[in-house]
Amino acid sequence: MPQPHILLAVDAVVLGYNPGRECSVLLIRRKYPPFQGQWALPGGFVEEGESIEVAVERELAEETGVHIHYLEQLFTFGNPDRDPRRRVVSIAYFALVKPSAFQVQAASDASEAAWFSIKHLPPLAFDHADILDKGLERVRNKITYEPIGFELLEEKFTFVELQHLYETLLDRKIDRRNFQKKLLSLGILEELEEHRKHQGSGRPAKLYRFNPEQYAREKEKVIMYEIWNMKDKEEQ
Amino acid sequence: MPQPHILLAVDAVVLGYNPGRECSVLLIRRKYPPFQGQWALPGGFVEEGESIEVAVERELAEETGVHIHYLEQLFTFGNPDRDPRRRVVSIAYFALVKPSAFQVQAASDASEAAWFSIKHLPPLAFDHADILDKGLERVRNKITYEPIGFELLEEKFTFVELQHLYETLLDRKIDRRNFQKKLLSLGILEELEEHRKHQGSGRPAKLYRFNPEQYAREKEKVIMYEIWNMKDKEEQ
DNA sequence: GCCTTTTGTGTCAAAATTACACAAACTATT
DNA sequence: AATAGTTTGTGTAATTTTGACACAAAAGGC
Repeated sequence: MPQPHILLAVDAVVLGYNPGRECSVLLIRRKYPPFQGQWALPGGFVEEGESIEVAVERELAEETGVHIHYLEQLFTFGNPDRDPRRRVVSIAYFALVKPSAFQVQAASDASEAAWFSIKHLPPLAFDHADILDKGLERVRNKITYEPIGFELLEEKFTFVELQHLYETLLDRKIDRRNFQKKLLSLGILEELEEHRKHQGSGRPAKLYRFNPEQYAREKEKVIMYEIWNMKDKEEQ
Repeated sequence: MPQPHILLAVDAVVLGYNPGRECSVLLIRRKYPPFQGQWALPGGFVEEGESIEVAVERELAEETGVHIHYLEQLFTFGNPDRDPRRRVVSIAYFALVKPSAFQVQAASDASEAAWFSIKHLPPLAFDHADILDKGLERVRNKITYEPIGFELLEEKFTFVELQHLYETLLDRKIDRRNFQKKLLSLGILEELEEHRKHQGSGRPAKLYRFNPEQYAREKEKVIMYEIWNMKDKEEQ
């Protein structure tokens, strides 16, 4: 007979980006023990009959009120003693939000919800630091081979914004010209007629938009291989 | 109050490769309802106090007796009605085994365990077809950027064997010379003095061995980026 | 108008990838 | 033992991709 007492929870690593600044993670302050008063990832228990994704969305709405633009299952954490009370297995997700989500209102379950720069994180409850690490690792990896960066920007953005996002996330400088060349060559960006004036002096920057349909088409055509990316070959 | 009645299970996509043939998946025939007599992925319920990885290993040992060489968490499937009896959330893993594992003895929970070519799969119980698809997708992706192929081969192997593994898994022809050049350039293979005579006529092939220590070293040095893999840049 | 700041863009060198062919080692056959 | 057939070992040139680098254009402040 299987376990009667394993509980199922979800937790979310919610990542946001404020153009010009660092990436941030959305945390909540715990209202109840254990770890009362400490910061933790938003999350909670899955309800009966509720699908897991719905559970994540519900908890995020309840605890933080942010509007999620991208949600992906991350990893399931099931160490028997990750919760001091009893056995809780947590399915972790990571979510990306647009800059407009930075106005957060705390709601029922959390006495507080706040954004923290990923460079200055407080101590976290449970094994949430591990979950967060895994989430950041995933984003950093994923952004190099799939266009999820756009989920962190407003619909229209400049190349400087996009590049800065990559630079902060990957923590390195990138050559402006090569970056632009590369991204344009992917054929998934739409060049708009509009420009955005820079705050202060400087030439106004063109605005671009990510085109999901073009991306879908390109994706079908080109299958990308990383290390072993040789073309098909018919031996003569 | 959280759910009292969600059960936690594990399932495993076990992949094997017999040099010269196609890749195979290890399935078991279900002894009890539901789906009695149908083929399914090996797996079972997590026991109390048991870590999830241990649960997978235990179930695989009990049901199939194969010796696992690589195990990685795949995805958690939690659709509320994936099990007709009651709510069961399953944490899926994928595992790789060496060719020597192809002698399988069925054990307690399964009336039968058998290998199936991934090209000729029987109908599967529950949502196991989805799980299997996800597992294959993961392997095909992963093999292009991490050296997990070696987990499917014996310790010593020839280049032809390695190449054939890639060709069947990725379902395309690869140029023999370029493949060899590329893999040697990674610096993770050890060239042995031994040769293996080909069955029938033909020049004997050199044997190689994967060197995990060299891989660990190379991995530290080179961080690979796929699409946006520009070098660091200091603007002048 | 002139200086400063920011964005837009092209070219050349280097590196990686791809296409491609012939020699060497063994077996089987005669 | 010579020959034909099979399989593995290996190099080079063409192409493509990446990386380094500099100057022109558009705006604001003075």
